[in-house]
Amino acid sequence: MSPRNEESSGDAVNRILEAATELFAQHGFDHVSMNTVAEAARVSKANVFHHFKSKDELYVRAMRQACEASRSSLEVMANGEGDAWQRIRLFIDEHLAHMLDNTRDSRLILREVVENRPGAGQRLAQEVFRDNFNRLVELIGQCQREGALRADLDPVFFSTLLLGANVFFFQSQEVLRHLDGVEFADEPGRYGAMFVDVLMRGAMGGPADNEGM
Amino acid sequence: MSPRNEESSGDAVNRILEAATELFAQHGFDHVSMNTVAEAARVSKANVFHHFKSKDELYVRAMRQACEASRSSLEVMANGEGDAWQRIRLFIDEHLAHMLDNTRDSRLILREVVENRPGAGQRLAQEVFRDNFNRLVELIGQCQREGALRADLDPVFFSTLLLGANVFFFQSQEVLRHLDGVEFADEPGRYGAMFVDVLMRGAMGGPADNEGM
DNA sequence: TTGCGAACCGACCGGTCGGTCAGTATTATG
DNA sequence: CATAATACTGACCGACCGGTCGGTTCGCAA
Repeated sequence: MSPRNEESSGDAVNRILEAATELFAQHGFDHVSMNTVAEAARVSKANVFHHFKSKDELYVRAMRQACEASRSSLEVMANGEGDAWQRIRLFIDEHLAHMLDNTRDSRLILREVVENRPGAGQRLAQEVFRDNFNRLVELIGQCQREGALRADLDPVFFSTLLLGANVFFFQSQEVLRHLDGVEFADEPGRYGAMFVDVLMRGAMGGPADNEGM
Repeated sequence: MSPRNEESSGDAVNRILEAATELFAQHGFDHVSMNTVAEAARVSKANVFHHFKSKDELYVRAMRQACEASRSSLEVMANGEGDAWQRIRLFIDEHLAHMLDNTRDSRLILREVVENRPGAGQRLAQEVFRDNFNRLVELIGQCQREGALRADLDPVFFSTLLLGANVFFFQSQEVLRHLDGVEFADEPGRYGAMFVDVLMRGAMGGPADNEGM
């Protein structure tokens, strides 16, 4: 059942998978026909169905690949030196850079989030986000124990906010470009620096002392 | 050319438009057939094409309607009393509440953002977001002039961050629900309070004094 | 050499899609 | 009433979709 020779047969499978990932990420599931995938992979459509029993299976495989690539790419992140504070900064910077460098996989995953098909949320949460999310939560917890961040802040919430700001920037770049006065739309570095700065300040120091509410 | 009587003809047109908006928001452009729209509007498919010359026109009209509803609904926001600080809080709270109350229109618009088809970003920016965005920028500027927010903060950037946190929460609710320790996924009020708190703290007070970088 | 399964292909199928058309019902106006 | 414009319909079209089928080629093992 498993392919005998990795050169010829595995080659086609990989070409199909690569083409499918690229096309799905670029145009979305519904705008990509199996014929298009076949042509892009320089293979007959029937052969695509020989290796993947349905369009859905092909899509799931492409998703899974993108997820794994995304996860393993981020795995080496923020294991460097420095205090927890600096490591958070680094983590966020690298996370945004990763999304912008791997627009293909990121778009594919993001599409799945917005599409909101039943069960997808849970699967994505478990297979893609959980690890990085938990690592960031842990980092933030360390920060709190070191006293760099206020203790009454929910690390889970703060982690959400940090990652959310990145995701939002990534997905809204095109809209941001056309809003008045947005000069950082094409400068992810500046954006990242600014938002980490604001969020970190907000997470620092003593108890709340803001007036009202 | 314009319809003579608003009761009979306008009725069908409105029914079509309503059905289309609902269906497009729920299932996305590609998963909604003109037949389905026609059935939902209790009208023949040919009649849909009589009033809307193509599926694209119907979609654009539905989008435009959703945009206008969204804009006008938020227009009355944050014109209340209180200092600029409180008005920002109110603005953000109402913005999130609005999205959660009008999931139909919000999803439709969000879909368009992620879909990323050429020209859509600019159109959305101008027709949907510009007004609210600029109003928030203005509010923040006021806050700065009142001394409640530090002056070296880019109001455009801060506005982006505030709205982005809302949008991210709205779109990621389903994923958040399945991440460990996320207890605020179904409590938008608590989420809003927390994130406004963090962001406001981060935007308060004097010049930057954080170590490193 | 033969046999066999996997890789591969062209042709095809049922079904759905967006869109059209010829014709009918309805309504306002002269 | 006649008439003209509009609202509306069922039947239909060509294109394309995901998926199948019969058959051919290829590589390896007996």
